[in-house]
Amino acid sequence: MKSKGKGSKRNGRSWAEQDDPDFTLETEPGSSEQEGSEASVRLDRTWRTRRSDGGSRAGTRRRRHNGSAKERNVRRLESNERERQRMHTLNNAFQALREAIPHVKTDKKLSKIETLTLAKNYIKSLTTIILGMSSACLPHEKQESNASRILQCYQQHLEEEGEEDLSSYLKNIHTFSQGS
DNA sequence: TAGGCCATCTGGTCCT
DNA sequence: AGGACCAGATGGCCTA
Repeated sequence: MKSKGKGSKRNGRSWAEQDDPDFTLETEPGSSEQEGSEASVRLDRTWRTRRSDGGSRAGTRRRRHNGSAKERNVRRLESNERERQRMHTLNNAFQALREAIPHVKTDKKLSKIETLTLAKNYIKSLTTIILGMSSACLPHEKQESNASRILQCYQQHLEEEGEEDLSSYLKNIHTFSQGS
């Protein structure tokens, strides 16, 4: 695994590596806190940005940190690990999506935004194909409502036949396309 | 070298 | 209360 260590190199030391019991919160020199603006604050020697607006993320009240600095460090490290795992799960899902969508093979792997865009276009293409062969299920209606009609039809099938019968549903679509 | 992409850290907020 | 989720910040790697 590549050694990234992005945040861990901030100021030479990571938050978790810092064992400063004195929690500091002060405004950055030269910046003034304004309503609805973002202000840089210093947390444990680290300049960061926090919202000070009155919106849904407002409040800026800090969760009370109980325990010693050492205990906070442990919690932070555990939280970092969970976040890493969460992002790995997300990346695995992206990889599965990359493999699920057909695209021109290149040495360079698809970026996340490319993957999402291609997936969206792929779904649209499949929808168009299905529309062309599902007139029995879908009565003639306005074109733009057909996608949601397909979804309704699919959900109705799930309710009536159950998920285990999905393969036969797909088979039916396949045979239907061959017959038409 | 600038810009794109990414992994990671971090703290605030949401949710159970 | 604590974990999940989210978004900002940061810095490394790669390519044009």
